[in-house]
Amino acid sequence: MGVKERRAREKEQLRRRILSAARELFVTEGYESVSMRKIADMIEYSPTTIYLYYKDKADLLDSVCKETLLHLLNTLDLLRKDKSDPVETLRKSGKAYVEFGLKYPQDYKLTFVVRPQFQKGLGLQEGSVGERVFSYLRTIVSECIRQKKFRQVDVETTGQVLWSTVHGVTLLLIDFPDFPWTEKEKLIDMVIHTMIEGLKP
Amino acid sequence: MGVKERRAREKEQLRRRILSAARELFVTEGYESVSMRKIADMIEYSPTTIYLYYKDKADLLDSVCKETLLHLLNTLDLLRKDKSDPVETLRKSGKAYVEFGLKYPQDYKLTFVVRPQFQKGLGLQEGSVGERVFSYLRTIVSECIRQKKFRQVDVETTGQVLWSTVHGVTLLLIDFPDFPWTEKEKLIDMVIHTMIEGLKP
DNA sequence: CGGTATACTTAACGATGTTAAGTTGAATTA
DNA sequence: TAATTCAACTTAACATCGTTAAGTATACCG
Repeated sequence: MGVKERRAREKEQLRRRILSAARELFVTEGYESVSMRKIADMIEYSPTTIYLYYKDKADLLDSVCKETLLHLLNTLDLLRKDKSDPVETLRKSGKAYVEFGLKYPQDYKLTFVVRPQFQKGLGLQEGSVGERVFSYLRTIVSECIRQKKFRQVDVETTGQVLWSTVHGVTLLLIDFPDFPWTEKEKLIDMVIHTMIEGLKP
Repeated sequence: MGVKERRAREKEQLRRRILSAARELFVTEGYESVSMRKIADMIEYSPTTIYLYYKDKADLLDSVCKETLLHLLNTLDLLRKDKSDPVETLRKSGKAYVEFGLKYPQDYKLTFVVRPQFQKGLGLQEGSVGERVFSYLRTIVSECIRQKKFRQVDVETTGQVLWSTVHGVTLLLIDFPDFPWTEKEKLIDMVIHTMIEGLKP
């Protein structure tokens, strides 16, 4: 009775094919410019087939973003190995965050700008990947304070401050590629460095 | 021969009526959700009339954003009166910037997120309103350095760092209204305060 | 073999941005 | 004043959009 299993596997395969087609198109052409028909063309199915696997276009976006968040989380988690200097970990994490955004600019925008618009009430609820990314940040900040590398600041607010910082520079660099930035590397480093300096005792 | 003038005035009036209808709809319903037909309905003209005044929908967006930038510039300029303490001016300006974004969240997103997407190569070119906003920032930073309130940092990069900072917190607060922020006021203050502290000698 | 559920498609609806081809009515000219 | 030109605006149409309802064909089950 392996028939059911095979069928289920095939369904899952198609589901993934749809998702990766959607991601590719969203990323190259932008969410709004991608039509269900284009996605369908790419996987060589009729447009309506997609609706058997995803509720609607926003649902597709949602799935793409969840993957992106997982990807980001994995990227950051690699940096946590070295537990010696939490400040250095924080600096490296910040840099990795921005670089992730610049490496996959469209994925980043989909996740942190486009998705919130289409999924109102997206609160990074407990257990979600987004919450896990943020709790990653919280852990490092706590450690910085515990080791007295930072002054006695509120962990929660500090985490939000740091997120703001990296989010801001990432989005500006993505959205205004023609702005006369001094130099990407220099700007990113200074943003992170300055904020960390401001948190020290 | 006041006929021509009256006609020109009437044309200008309609042009403005279109623009303000577009702004109102963009702001309340979002750029993508607003159709040319909706705008036309609101001003009680046929949809195609709009094309006699604006090249296309993106052009309409562009005009709306230019107004927003002017509005922001005016808001900030009011703060420059007091020239005694440039650091305090900077702090107040940062706060005013974020508050402007939160007061007109959709205008802010249209200008700093949506528009760059639709107007590729939007480089805040010389003389533009955007450039004027940024040069406002540059002036204050220069003064902070001259008075040795800041360490000897690069003015250009520092301006960009500060812009990143306020941009980041503004967008996060707009895009994730349901995130458990500690408290808006507290977060904004800390973001600005921390960055300024990091710039001091 | 007959029936049923599963996977997929065809056809359609109303709405979108935009263009081309009218239409109207007032200003200009003869 | 009558004919004509011209500006302002509208109607109609095109291709495309997300999405739903109805239909078809194929593989499974009794």
